[in-house]
Order: sequence, then C-alpha cells, then structure tokens
Amino acid sequence: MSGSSRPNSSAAQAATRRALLDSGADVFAEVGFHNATTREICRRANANVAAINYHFGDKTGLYSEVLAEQSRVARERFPSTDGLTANAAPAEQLRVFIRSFLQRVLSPDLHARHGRIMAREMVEPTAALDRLVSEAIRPDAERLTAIMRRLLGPKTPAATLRLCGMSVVGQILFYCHCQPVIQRLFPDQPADAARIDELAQHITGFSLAGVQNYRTPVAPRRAQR
Amino acid sequence: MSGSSRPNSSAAQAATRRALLDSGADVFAEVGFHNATTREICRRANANVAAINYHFGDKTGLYSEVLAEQSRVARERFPSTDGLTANAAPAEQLRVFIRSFLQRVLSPDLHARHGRIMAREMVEPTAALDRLVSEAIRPDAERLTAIMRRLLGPKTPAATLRLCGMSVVGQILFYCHCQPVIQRLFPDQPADAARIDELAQHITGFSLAGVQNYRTPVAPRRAQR
DNA sequence: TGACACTTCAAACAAGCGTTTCAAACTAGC
DNA sequence: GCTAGTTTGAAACGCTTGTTTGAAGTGTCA
Repeated sequence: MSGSSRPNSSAAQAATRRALLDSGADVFAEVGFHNATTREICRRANANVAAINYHFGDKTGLYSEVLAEQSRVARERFPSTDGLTANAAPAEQLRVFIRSFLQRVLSPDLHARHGRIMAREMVEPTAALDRLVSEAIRPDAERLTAIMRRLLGPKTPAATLRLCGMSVVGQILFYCHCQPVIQRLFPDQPADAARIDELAQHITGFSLAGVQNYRTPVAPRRAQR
Repeated sequence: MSGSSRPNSSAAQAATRRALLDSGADVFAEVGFHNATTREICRRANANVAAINYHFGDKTGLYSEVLAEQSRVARERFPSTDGLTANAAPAEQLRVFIRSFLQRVLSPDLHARHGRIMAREMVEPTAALDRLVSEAIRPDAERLTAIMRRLLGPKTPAATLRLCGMSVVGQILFYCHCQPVIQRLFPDQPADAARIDELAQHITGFSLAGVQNYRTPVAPRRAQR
C-alpha cells in the first residue's frame, strides 16, 4: 500500500515541482502559452489546480522556468560547438553549427519541445523573449557571424554577414516553423525529425555555395554572373 | 445570399460585413485567432457584439472568410509571375518569385496582415489550413519546383528539387516569422518591410549560387547565361 | 400607410479561465 | 506524542469568453 501511494515527503515536494515543469513543457509546446490551461497542466502532473500558484507564483512563472530549462537542456544536449576546436575549418564549423541547431529544434530526444516552444515564442512573443534573446539567441547569432566572417574574409561588410547568417538560420527554422504545411504538402515524406543529418548536409552544402556569391574576386572571376 | 433577388438596404448591410472583415483581419493578424476576441473586432467595426454571429455564423466563419480574402488580395496585388512570360530565364523567374513572395508577406501595402496571419496559421493551424494549402500554397510550391527543375535540369531527383525549394522559402519566411527576434537582435537596422528589394536580391543571389551545388558536373557544359 | 423582411441593439447566458481560500494531511524537530 | 511549518485538496471567486435572445429600429414594396 505504502509502496504505490503518494508519499508526502520532501522528495514528493520536489517531485510535484518536477512533474509540473515536465507537463508544463509538454502542454506549452503543444498549444502555446495562451492556449495552455493550468488545469490541463496540473491534470497531467497529477497535481491540484492550486499547485502551479503555490510552486511558481502564477502561470507566467511556470512558463518562464519551463522556457529557461528547455533552452538550457537543449544547449547542453546539443552544443553549438560539438567538440570542435576553435581553429577548425570554417566550413566544418558551419556544418556542426547547422546540425546541432537542427537537433535542438527537431530532435525527438527532446520531444521537439524546445523547437515548438521557441517557434511560438517568436510568432507570439511573451515577456520571456528578451531574456532568451540576450542569453541564448544572441550568442548563437554572434557565433554564426564569426563563422561567416572566416568564410568570407575579415573585410566583409557586417550587413553581408548578417544576410548570410539569416539565410542559414531561415533554412533551418523552416523545418521547425512550417511543419504543418510540410506534412500537408508531402504526406508521403518521412518526418523531418527522422532525417536531421540529411537536412543538415543539404543546408550546409547549399549555404557554403550560397555565400561564395559574396567572395571578393581576388582571382580572375569565372563566368558566374 | 442565396435569394439575392431583393437587394434592399444592401449598402448598410454590406458596410457592416465589410467593416467586420477589415477589423477582423487586423485583429487576427495582431493577436491570432485564439487570442482575438469578438468584442474587440466588433468594437473596431463599430458594430454590435452580435454582428459576427449574424453575418458569419460564428467566429471561425469570419476567420475563414478573412483568411481566404487576405490570400486572394495578396496574390492579386503581388502575383508570383509578375508579368513574366513562361519561357523567361529560370534565374529571372526565381528572382520574380522571391520578390513577389516577400512582398506578399511583408509589404506595408497589405499592412503585412497576410504574412502575419499565415505565420500564425503555420505555427498553430486551424481547420482553414487545409484549404489554404490546396488552393494557394501547393500551386506556389509546384511553381517553385518547376523553376528549380529548369535551373538544375530535368533529370534532377524530386527530393533535390524539394530541398532547394525549401531552402528558398525558408529564407523568405524567416523575415516574416522571426521579426520579433530580428528587431531585438538588430534594433538599429531598418525594418525588413522597408528593404524588400534588398532582401530579394540577396536571397536570389544566395539561392542561385546554392543550387549550383547540385548541378551534375558530367559534361563540360558551357557556363549558362 | 401598413405589412413585411432584414438588421441592429442591450442584455443576458453558459462555459471556461487563472487564481484564491482555508481546512486537512503531512513531515520534521522537540 | 505534540507542535510548528509546509504541502495538498476541494470548492469557490471574479472575470472574460463566444454565443443567444427578443425587442427595437430600418427601409421596401404593395
């Protein structure tokens, strides 16, 4: 009896918090912050409706912690520099950057929760977005810009580096933001989450060729228009 | 509407309907379908709260008509083939496709409503998405695939054409879906809607170079164009 | 003018929301 | 075993939501 009954100890206290963070991540990823109901989150966590307010103050408090945790977990699980030394070839750095980015937003290991929550946060920002940008997105953006600078040369204008970086990130996030459309357009195609490596390879090759468009013509140019 | 034999006082009736369609488009674009309230839509239209239910059945009825109209207006205002003959050079076709796409989702002429509504519809689909895909998105996707086939040759695998098409669309939609992040990352930068031509030029050049990655280097073909 | 169909209006309705309340259950320290 | 402090529970609160209601207003046509 005592084995399967819910013990009310300090362990159980932490367990309620943890269950709320987990079910909250699921529900927020599924329906977004506004459409998520505290009752549904508590139901999945086998907790009372008052649990969120007791442990996190209010619904936004839970959401902030979920967002921060998902971001942290995703970056620990799939770091941008996946065991790459700082002086690796820029093409290789770009390849690793793209693959780890795709893994963070699509990987079933994380239930693709991080990607879905981020997609909703971008289309419909909450107060938590500012912190996310400064702590997670901006470092990534600067890292990508640095890779671009090494690819295109130190004299490349900042505007060009930005445009190329956005082209890379745009290609990646497309598979995260537009999944409902992709599924309807190509229902026969395997899920994108199941072919992350294939997508990473394509985006890397496409982008490496794309940025060559901006290489300064030190040598006599080919007939490339 | 089925018995339109008697057009009595149709002016005032049509005016309320029209005002609801306009204010509905604004509100849906601003906050999304779920967060939009019928009271706010009616307030902006100077109509009674019962007006939506009277003229459109319910909230989803209004939303469906708003979505269909915005899609139609955007495509009339910025057609994919902007006065281009069918046998124009594929590179030129791609350039026009990208520019008109960017205009549809970002142009202030349409108050960027179409792009914002579409972005929300993709992240959080409603029942209206299926019709939108079959009537508007799939034709565009097939047109883009055809352009890619002309760029890369008729023997190019369908999977390759798909990947390249998604790379193009991903670059475009990034500026629509991630505007809150872009604004926070580069607050000094002019709004993307004010530099559509610049973005179109970049994406076209980047993509034309990118797809060259897939050209089969079998025969020593002449540099095309 | 008066009958008629159509449209608008203020008010109310039922349902769902986040949150609060306060008693009961529980653990820990003595 | 008793008390103090913490966590949980069922119920309810106040509010907003989409929708409905029935009367009042409006213009048309015989």
